[in-house]
Amino acid sequence: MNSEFNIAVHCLTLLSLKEERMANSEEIAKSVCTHPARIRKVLGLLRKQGYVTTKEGVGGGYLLNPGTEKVTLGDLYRLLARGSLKPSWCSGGEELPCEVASNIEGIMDQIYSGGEAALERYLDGITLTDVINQIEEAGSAANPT
Amino acid sequence: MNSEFNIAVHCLTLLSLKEERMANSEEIAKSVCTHPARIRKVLGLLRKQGYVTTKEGVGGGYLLNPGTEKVTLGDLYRLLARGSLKPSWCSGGEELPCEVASNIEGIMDQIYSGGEAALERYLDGITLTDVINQIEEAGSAANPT
DNA sequence: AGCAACTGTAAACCATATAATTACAGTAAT
DNA sequence: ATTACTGTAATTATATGGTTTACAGTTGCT
Repeated sequence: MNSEFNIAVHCLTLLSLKEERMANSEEIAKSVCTHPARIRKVLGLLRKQGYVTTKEGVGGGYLLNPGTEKVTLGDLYRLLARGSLKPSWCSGGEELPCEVASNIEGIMDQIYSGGEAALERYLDGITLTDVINQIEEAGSAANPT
Repeated sequence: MNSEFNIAVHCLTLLSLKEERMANSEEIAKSVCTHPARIRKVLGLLRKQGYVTTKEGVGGGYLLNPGTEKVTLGDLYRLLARGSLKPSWCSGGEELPCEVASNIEGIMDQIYSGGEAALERYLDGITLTDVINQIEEAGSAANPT
């Protein structure tokens, strides 16, 4: 699947773990390990969903909105990676003189949709809070008090 | 995901619907709408699993083995497209001095594995027979008796 | 007002992944 | 032997995805 889903989870987790709940695209890009422009693109979409607020200008950046921790990975999947199961190339073709060739596409489409539904149900069971908790656990295991 | 999974479903369905349960790579390639060499590659893998028998030489081709209709799409997924959920690019990195960056990869890995398990469970519920039946229904709807 | 530090967005560029094609050795029927 | 197949690897073409550049728009600061 699409890696923007991965980036979104990363960014939101990162913001949540900062005391200020805020960072700019350059700082986030360093953690995600990509270019700031890419972060701005993904966070632009998250802003449209109300998950973050952006502040332009000096001292600006991205601020995590309250309640965003309740968002599920399913929500993020649907926003950023929906449809990723179906390959860009598929077999057959409507116009071919073969019962299988002309009908397989519709049938496979249904199967991909069903698979996607199963995947979404699974991702709906995971919240950002869950991911954040796991990061904290992993961190405290590395530096036990 | 990988389109070889799609090709495998197509080929096996096609063979099953032929009276002789047999066809050569050129014929199959026309229906799938790809190059014969690609069909040979995929069917070579299916042969190793015992789903088809190949016959080389004149008059040769691929013969569907008895019982292959019981195979599930999950079986074919595992054989041809396992691991397709995780994107080739992922965020973060072990070495980065950031709690999120250094731990996210392992956590996302688990999530992708879980998603894949959910997907497999869904695909395990669909047999080749189901697909074959749907093709036949679609065909008879187009040409009612 | 003017500068500096940000975001928003699109375009150009580059790397990687995927499919098509070519090529040829091996095998079997006639 | 010849012909019609498969097996498989190498090559080429194309599509996708990520990086980078560029620049306009916004805001805080002096």
